[in-house]
Amino acid sequence: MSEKQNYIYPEKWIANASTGVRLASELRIRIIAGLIERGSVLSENKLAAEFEVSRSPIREALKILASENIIRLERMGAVVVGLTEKDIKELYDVRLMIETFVYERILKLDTTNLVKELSKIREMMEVAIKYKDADEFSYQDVLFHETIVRSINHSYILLIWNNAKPVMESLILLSMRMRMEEKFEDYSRVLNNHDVYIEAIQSKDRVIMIKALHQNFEDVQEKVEDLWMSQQMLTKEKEQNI
Amino acid sequence: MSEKQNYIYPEKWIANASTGVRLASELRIRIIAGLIERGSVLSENKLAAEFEVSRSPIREALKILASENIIRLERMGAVVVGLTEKDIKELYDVRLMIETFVYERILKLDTTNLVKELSKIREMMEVAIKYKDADEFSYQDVLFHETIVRSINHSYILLIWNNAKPVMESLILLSMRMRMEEKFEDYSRVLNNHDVYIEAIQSKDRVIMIKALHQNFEDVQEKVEDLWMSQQMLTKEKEQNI
DNA sequence: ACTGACATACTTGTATACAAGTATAGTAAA
DNA sequence: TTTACTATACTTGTATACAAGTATGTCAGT
Repeated sequence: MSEKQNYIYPEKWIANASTGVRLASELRIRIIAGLIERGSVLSENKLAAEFEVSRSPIREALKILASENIIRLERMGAVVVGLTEKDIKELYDVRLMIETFVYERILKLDTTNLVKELSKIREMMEVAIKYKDADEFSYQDVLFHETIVRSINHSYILLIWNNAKPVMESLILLSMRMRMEEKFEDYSRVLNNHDVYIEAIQSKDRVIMIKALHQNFEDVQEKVEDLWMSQQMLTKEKEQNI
Repeated sequence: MSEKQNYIYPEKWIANASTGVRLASELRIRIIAGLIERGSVLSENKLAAEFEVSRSPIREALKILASENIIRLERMGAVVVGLTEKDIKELYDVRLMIETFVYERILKLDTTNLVKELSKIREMMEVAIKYKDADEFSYQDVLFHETIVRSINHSYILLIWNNAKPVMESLILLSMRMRMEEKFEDYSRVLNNHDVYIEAIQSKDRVIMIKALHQNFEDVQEKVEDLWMSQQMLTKEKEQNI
């Protein structure tokens, strides 16, 4: 297990972060991608040896993952909980809840700057597609929604967002990398969804917002299916290797 | 600053927890009570010396508080953010959001056991009043709401609850301790509010639930006012001492 | 008086050391 | 064969050590 590590989380997203945070990101996405199996037990010492760091940053990483319910810290080792299909649906329950709340607040605000910013991000996404950069696209996708959440200046809503964000980010990233290869045409549909968001915010029309949330949710359903496909694939590969 | 520590967080609530978690609880309630001032800077070394532990559990505690937005970890020290009145209102926005979501789910479930459990907790609260035990009352109060949240078996809603819980717990505890001395008659009103909750869950009548949430919210408003009073008092005391 | 360099005393992040507790395998006895 | 015990090799939690970076105050030079 002490072979050279192949990192799958984009390094430039965590360039300035501490080792602990970097490790958490990497472990998180591996668990979500199914590379680290549900039910397996992680030991601080083994992880420290694998990643060639001391236990201090490993402990930090495990605490972070435990606070996201991705692992469960027990007396003898950290049990990998991972994400079930139910978990992912519930994550999006929360996201829907947040975005609905946020939208109600947005209705009372001047949205000129917000719309401008979202349009910029939307164009960034377009560029990312042009250059077939799944990571960059995912980054802008998450940033788009985060920008909306931040716009209402609500500390606790932002806290919830920040709590759910890492898992969501990993889900989107994995899904987008996959679509880049197999379902590239999906990208324009995702882009279109974001247009609907912008329209809803600009017009302050609840009906359009509901449409945006609805479309987003449908897209999510597919994301989830993608993910399970990918997990099954990974599992099959592993079985074949054995 | 290295005098013997007077702990204000109930020790038996954290008897089995690690030093880091215990320290987080104590620091949290001190910050919320205003004993540690907003804007002041906490250093790991100084805290370690004050509490006579090493930096390891201190670091753990600071990470926890940072994840609750109570402090802000910067390069040179942890800045105490504390809670503004706005923060507390926003906290209860979130609580209202969660409980509304939960209630919609509860409507679809068999609530026999839940009602039984809530009734039990309600009686415990009554006993706590009888023995003028503000801490026990607060504990049961938080447990009451947590029991409702847990009943729908929703991992991410529970995650949000767990994130907001420590701050809420501290707020309730401080408020109840104060009322025990000065506004004891409030206890029966709080108890009555919980009856409305039980009734709403038993009858599955949205109107009653809205009433319960509404009453709770009004009570919260008073809690917040209490807290600011207590903070002002503390500040005045300090000024007089100087 | 004012500015810039530098020593110093802080800060955090990471590595390592030690202590206390727990699961496990293997062995001895019934 | 089964059961009880014990040695052992793990586990985490906490303390300490070290490294690298940052704010601050002093002092020299202008």
